[in-house]
Amino acid sequence: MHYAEMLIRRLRSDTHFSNDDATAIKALPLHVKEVPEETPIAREGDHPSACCMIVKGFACRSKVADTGKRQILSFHIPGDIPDLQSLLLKTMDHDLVTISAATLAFIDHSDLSRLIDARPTVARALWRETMIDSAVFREWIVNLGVRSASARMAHLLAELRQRMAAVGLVSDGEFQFPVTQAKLAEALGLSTVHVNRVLQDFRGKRVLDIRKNLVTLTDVAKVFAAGGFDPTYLHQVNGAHPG
Amino acid sequence: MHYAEMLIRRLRSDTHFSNDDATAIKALPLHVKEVPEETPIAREGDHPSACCMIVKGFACRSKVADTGKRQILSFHIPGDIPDLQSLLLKTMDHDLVTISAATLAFIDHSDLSRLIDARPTVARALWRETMIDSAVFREWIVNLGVRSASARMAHLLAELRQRMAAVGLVSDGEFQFPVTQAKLAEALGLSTVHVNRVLQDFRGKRVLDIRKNLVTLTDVAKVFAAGGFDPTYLHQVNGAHPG
DNA sequence: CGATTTGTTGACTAATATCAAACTGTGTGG
DNA sequence: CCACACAGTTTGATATTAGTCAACAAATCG
Repeated sequence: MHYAEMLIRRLRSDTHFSNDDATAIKALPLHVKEVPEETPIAREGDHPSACCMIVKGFACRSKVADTGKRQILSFHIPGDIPDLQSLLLKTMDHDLVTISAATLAFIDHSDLSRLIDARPTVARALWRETMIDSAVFREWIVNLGVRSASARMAHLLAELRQRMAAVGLVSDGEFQFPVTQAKLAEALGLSTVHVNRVLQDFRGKRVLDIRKNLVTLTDVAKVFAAGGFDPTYLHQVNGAHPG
Repeated sequence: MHYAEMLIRRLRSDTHFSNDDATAIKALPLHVKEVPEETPIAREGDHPSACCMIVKGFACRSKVADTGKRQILSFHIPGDIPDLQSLLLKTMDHDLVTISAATLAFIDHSDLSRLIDARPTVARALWRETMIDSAVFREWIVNLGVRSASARMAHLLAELRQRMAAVGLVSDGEFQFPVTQAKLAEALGLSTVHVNRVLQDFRGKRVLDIRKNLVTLTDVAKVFAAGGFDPTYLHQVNGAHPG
């Protein structure tokens, strides 16, 4: 199976590639690697020489403040290229770590560089990916800045569901997602105790449930409403994923 | 005076341009406009057809949650291109508004598009700008997620000082910045009352002071320490601005 | 099976929000 | 010059949210 197809499909969601563009992408040398849970892909201060696409599994980006507290900045799912920014910013300003066993397809910066210099359309599609990443960060700022604990939780899960759906990983309102309450707390700027209580509340109200790597949105409409979720910022062009 | 020089100087901080690159940038048609305070440059839902560089004055980006609360996402200072992302994401997912009288240099998307397709080096420098923007968003997530009210305030002002210094707008630890306590509250995810109290505390301890558009960092080291500020994420290459 | 991580609970505390009022400075028109 | 309006700041009292600590239960893993 050709992993480059996955990349092309992703970038094509908004952009039309010529045959030459597609050929150039398919010609990219990919280095596929299977890694276990909690594998650091890049650490703050590193100077990576490759980017990676997540083929299978999950990762998150995080940053440790001087107080020692860790803040999770984003979660990443199959199809994402979570460290594309390292192509332009030579020093990592945060960590990127897998949160499950994962299959990663690495692309050397040198190859990517050549590609984007030669093929403006591809460059633009990749740039656009990083801009959506940026839009998600903006929404997380809103999430942390103005929403209550329960709204934050609902919003985070609504976003995740929406992105998972776009790659066909949601069925029956359920999706695999390997996250502990401690990680949710680090993503939402809450204590684990409070996360636990918020979850219990949602569970009791039959809105959503998280049980051992499985997120169930019992009532998606209520989740969206509780989080004040408007998917516009994800800039998804197509609706649901075909099968 | 040629405003394109300002743009070139900014983009050159990290990138080496050929003469052709510089010439192409200088050939960009700029539409310079003077606008008053509180002028919307782009609103959520808009489809802008131009980007703007701030030549003089200040702006901020913000987003209103469904609860009606507004979150400020970033502040922008001279030299910034706060809506560069609109070149790639056609629909605005937030507002961009001036917070002072300002001089703006608009560049049509069509002209920018032509430039980046023709000149990969320039495209890369612009892309890099948007990636720094993204890095700043990440740091704001950390700020809101893990820091106390006073640390948030200190961090915000430290960042601002650092960016202002890079364009030569800081002298004696003081810089012009038109912000009310209400706006600070919206940026920091706090109430205005609490912002007021935090500011009084800093003022009392001779750490910093904000008085009618003038930010004074009485003790820069203490501000940096209080905010846990590490400027790495700004990815500034040169230190202070030459005079 | 023991060891370790993850989830749950209760009691208590700290940080910050909310509300309402008053105060300050600045500009405006009479 | 004064009276007034207005925006921004300051204050005090009270309410709420979420954090901390500590113990325990349940699940998971080697």
